[in-house]
Amino acid sequence: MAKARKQQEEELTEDLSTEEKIKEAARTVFTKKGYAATRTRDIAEEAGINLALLNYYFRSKEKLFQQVMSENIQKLFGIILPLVTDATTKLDVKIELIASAYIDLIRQNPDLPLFVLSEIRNNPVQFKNRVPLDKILENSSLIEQLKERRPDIHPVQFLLNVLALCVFPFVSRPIWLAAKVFDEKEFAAAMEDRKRLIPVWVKAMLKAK
Amino acid sequence: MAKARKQQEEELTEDLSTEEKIKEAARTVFTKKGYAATRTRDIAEEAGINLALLNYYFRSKEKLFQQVMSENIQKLFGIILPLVTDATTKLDVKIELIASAYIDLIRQNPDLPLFVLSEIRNNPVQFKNRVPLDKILENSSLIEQLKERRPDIHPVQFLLNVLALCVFPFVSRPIWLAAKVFDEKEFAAAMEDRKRLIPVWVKAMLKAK
DNA sequence: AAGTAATTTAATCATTTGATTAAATCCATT
DNA sequence: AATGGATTTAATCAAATGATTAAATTACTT
Repeated sequence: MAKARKQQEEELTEDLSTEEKIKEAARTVFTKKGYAATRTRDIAEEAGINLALLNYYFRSKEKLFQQVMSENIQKLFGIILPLVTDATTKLDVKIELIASAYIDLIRQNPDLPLFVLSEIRNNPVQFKNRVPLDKILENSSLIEQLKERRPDIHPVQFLLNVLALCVFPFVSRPIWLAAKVFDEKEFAAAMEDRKRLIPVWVKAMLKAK
Repeated sequence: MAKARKQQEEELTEDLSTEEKIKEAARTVFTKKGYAATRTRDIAEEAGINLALLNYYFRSKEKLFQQVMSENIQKLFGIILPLVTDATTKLDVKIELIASAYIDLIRQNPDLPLFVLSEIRNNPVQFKNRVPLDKILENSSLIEQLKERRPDIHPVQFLLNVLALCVFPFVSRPIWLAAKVFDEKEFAAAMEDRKRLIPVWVKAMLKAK
């Protein structure tokens, strides 16, 4: 499909269908196999296009990866940081919202956390530049509420706990499925249960002495 | 250093120093960068030997990887499965022992969990063949005790919780270090705190209604 | 329908990388 | 110190892979 704009000689506003198709294919393959194990030919095949077209649109594997990575980080952190900083919700409600939103998000993108964690480890500086986590957490509503509730324990310990309880089951999912401790359906049901259970558990942890 | 045995024409009992040196280098590089991103030349350099020597000892990158992977899985699961199946300890003690042993182990090998989880995802069948997790958990002491304590909740939910609280902080460590939420020393101290806190938290979770 | 720019492709290039080989070096035994 | 097997290396090969190019095709405008 040719572009429908000939007056715009400078433009970059592509007809999105092909470009998006490539990006989605790239997201699928990168997220499943990681950067190094992904061949651009795999992405092209997944997108149903030719290898050269991928470079025509994205210049290089690295540039394509950066775009996908950017959006993945945005997806994974964009959903939680607003909840963490929201000063209008009480602590217990925050935890319910975070658990529910996070489990829903990751259920739809089960490979996302392991991929993002791996790639952040490979390039922490890049992550730091994209997500100013220190600034966001500093004096965030959640951290303040945790300090107030349990001044004796570092507030990030509880943030770690909430994230751990939400994310770790998905990160370790291949283990439970391979070992047939759960099948796909049981796993999904267990994660659904956790949306209700995690807030109960975290409240109990906040009280525990 | 030449071998000190000339009568043994069939042998494989290498003088271990070089072979072990290569394997340790491989463990370091594989664990840090993953299989695909690791070049055999990197391993050779890390080991202070030539590339050909690596193939002389291990035949191929894949074979070397399998050995390292085997030992890594052994390390990560070998320490916890005996505790899970030990019928002589009470539930609360089990949790203390697991948390303490696991955090100690991972503190010494902080890249291990992310590496093993990634590679299990890449090849779940191989993992299944190496660790018969279903057989081990089935009627294991820990699972039985969890069923008895909380018949209303799937026992693996609590196993997930213990592992999540122990492992996830290390898996996400690059995030906290990059964002300067913790420096290395503070992170280590926080993990040390968790050896005491996790059993308290898990007991609270087991009571929570 | 012709012209034109956008899109797509097949073929090819250059580099990287896992692996091999033949020769050199080392070292215990004689 | 000469011998011979064990160990190590430099050089090279072959396949995989990211990227480029020039030509072919498509579809919109006139």
